[in-house]
Amino acid sequence: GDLSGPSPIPASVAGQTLGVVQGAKPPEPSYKDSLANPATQEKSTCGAWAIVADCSSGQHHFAKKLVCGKEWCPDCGQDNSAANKRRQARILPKLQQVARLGYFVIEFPDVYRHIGHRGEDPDLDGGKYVAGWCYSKADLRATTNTIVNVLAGERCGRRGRVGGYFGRGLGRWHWFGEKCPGKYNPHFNVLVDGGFLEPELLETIKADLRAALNVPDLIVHYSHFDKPGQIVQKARYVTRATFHNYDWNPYMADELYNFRNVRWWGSWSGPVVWELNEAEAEGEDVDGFQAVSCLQEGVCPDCGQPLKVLRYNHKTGKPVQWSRPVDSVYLDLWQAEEISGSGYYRIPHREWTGYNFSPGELLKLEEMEARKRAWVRVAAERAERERAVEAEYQAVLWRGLMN
DNA sequence: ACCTTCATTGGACAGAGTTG
DNA sequence: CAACTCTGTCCAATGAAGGT
Repeated sequence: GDLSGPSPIPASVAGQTLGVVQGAKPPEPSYKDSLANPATQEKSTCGAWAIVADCSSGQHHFAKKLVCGKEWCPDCGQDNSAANKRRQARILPKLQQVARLGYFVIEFPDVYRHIGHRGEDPDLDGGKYVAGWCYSKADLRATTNTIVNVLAGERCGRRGRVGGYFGRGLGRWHWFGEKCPGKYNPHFNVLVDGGFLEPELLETIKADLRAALNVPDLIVHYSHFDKPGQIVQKARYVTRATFHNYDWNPYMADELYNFRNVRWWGSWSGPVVWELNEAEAEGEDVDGFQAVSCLQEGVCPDCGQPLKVLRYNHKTGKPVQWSRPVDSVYLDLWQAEEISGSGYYRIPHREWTGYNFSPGELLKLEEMEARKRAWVRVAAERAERERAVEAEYQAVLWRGLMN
């Protein structure tokens, strides 16, 4: 056995010891709520906490800062913020499977935008909710379904979707436009696997969308791209935040709580048809996307091995690869290096005794170290005993042979 | 994170339609 | 009619995304 070999590593250390340190615990009762609840308007705790993982080789270590991802967060709402980069990294492995990308923008004219209010003063008709398109979480979900059912086809048991126009695609809502800041302007961006459309086919699709949604003047734009750089640009554009200010529409901001904005359909297990560096050659900044995508999929970006499983979820039995949250000051102590503004970090590999731990941790680590030393001593003594016995045996043997 | 919610997937089932 | 396919609905298992 390798008694002096590589030592415990950050994630295991984080899981076992960091959490017990006084003051390093996330603030109770619910730090998650302060992170994630959009109704929470206090100052952001984005980046204050991080989680840690190791790859199974034990040689590569990573951390990920926890961010709220709210569009109106001063940090997360920025273009190319960590939250935005993570969204891009999440869809790029899919987009790398399409050679020709179609891009729909489906926009609702003014008159449709504020129908179906579900807040304090709901839009009611004889006590019943007015059905709208894009002014409540429920309506947005229904509208998204309708659009996907047109573009992808209706779902039909094991035969998948039938009657659609595009085998796969993904969509994401934008809530506000560029031209009139603060004017609610919901439009659904759809990226589809498909390029040029014959004009009459495009008109058919538009007519289908207008009929399905019952919006005869629905605004539909279509364009298409085949250069990797253009596709990456679309990924960035579609994933960007538009709801920059909570006060633009507090009602709608609250409606969007727990709204799943990215919607996709079709199979995405196909081959990659273009590489990120091709997009880079066309001037796109793709730094870190590969690594972040890997980490999001639970794979080490440096050696391709899966991230180390720390334990299994009691209820679901699923493997847990990321540690519980630790204070982000540890990233500095570990001299972690951020992966291109993504909020993911590489932690240099180092013997753990070289880390700068607080007294409480050192105590814990020293205990572990003492146990290890004790084990080494016992093992060495046993080896020595066995060696002595063997030597004695040999000696007796030789004496017997000599005589 | 790790729990919850929601969409997707694909099997079971059944009535309608088709074929010989 | 029997056997088969087509089509639609229902449902459980799976998996992704967002937040107590």
